Amino acid sequence: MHSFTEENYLKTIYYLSARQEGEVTTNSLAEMTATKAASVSDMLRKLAEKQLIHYKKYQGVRLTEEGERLALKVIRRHRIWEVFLSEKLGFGWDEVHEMAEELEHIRSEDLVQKLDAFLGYPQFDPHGDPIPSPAGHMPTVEYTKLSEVTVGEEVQVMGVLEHSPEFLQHLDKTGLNLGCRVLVQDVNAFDKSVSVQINHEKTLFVSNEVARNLLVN
Amino acid sequence: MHSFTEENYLKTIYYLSARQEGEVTTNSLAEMTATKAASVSDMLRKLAEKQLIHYKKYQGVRLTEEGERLALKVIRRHRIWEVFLSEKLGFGWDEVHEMAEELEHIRSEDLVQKLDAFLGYPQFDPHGDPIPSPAGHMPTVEYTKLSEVTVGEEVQVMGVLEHSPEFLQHLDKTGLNLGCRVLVQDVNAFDKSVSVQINHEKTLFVSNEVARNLLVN
DNA sequence: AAAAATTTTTAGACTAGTCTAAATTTTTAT
DNA sequence: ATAAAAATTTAGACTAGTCTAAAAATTTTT
Ligand SMILES: [Mn+2]
Ligand SMILES: [Mn+2]
Ligand SMILES: [Mn+2]
Ligand SMILES: [Mn+2]
Repeated sequence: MHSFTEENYLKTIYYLSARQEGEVTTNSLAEMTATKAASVSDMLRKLAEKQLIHYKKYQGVRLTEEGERLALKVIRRHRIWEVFLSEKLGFGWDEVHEMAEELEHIRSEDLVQKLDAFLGYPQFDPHGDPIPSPAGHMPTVEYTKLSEVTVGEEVQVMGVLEHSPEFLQHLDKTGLNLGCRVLVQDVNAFDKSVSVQINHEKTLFVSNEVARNLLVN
Repeated sequence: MHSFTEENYLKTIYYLSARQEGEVTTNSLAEMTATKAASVSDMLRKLAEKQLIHYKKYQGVRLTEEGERLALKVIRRHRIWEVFLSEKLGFGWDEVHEMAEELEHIRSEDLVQKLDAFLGYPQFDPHGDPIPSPAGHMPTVEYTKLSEVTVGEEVQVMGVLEHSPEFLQHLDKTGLNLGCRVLVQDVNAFDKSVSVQINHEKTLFVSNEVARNLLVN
């Protein structure tokens, strides 16, 4: 059995690994988990003993197969709970993450399986992130950032890179929801902000900061 | 904010208080929480400092108003989750308690409120136990044990006193579900076992052990 | 009203997870 | 190739919650 804390470390190592090539560093983990590097070092020794990570002192860290399996299990639970909170209880996509951070640690194979069925085996969470399979496989998705789309193209909003409530609430306010169609009309050469038309209706300006965090297909 | 452990102690004190008059003893808490008396003593000092219990050394313990408010909050969450697991996910009444023991500690006012609404504001959990109000009031219910019912009376199964999976599975097997009608046909003078007719159909024998743990109206 | 038995509390130790400060290793700059 | 800087690990300490063993208080029995 694994503790909440161990599960959180594994999940964080998984996310950081996905973010860039090579081993994950102690400092990046410390930042991500809002702890100190010393604490991370301790935990890495422990996870290595349990064979959940490959770890050579001072050389960074990588999940073992078993570690990745566990990390994906936690991520699967997190995202399924987010779907439940959003679809069934009516929470906004800016509210679900915090609760899912707790719910993801409820330990029952049966529970997540039944919940998945109840929700109709969703493929994506409310932020457009794919839900790992029960067997522990993360579906690959091929999205582009809105900031990379060329003028004249029409795309659909598929997900977000930034998950903060502030960012999501900003999208809500401007009407940039998941699934909405976006026609890129113009890119400002100076600040790279984008002028877009939403669902063939209203036109609006999107800063590069926002466009970089919007995933489209 | 209060820890899982503190919440569990408060809940347990509440249950033991309800079970018999007077203060709750250290030993009974130790037994109920599957810890040792020494550990309970430590925690009682801590809860007393936080003004959640009235506590005089060697004299047992009683919840303060604030302590009871918190205990009822936890019990409310527990029972609402049990309804969800049973009604929406299709778990049996013998399976829900264990998961609810974890879910009850998810800390979000909003979550339990929305869940309650989603379930249609249920009044009772799958074991027939009443769900405390959001304001922290435990509804009173007037049930009798089946073992107290006199011959010739027809009653309805409203709840259980014993919550173990084994007992509940036994009831499933014999067809004694919540809501079913029970006509007491005969009481054996020797072992106090009861002969009953279920839903005006089949007749069966119920041991006194079982009858004492079945609540009827 | 003592003595015996039981219950409860205290003392001291352990684990998980965290911290700060110091030591060590690796990386970067000169 | 050194020296300086940055990253990482170790040392030692703290908290929450638990334990065993011993001490103290209460209750029961004689
Ligand atoms: Mn999330
Ligand atoms: Mn998400
Ligand atoms: Mn229960
Ligand atoms: Mn119940």
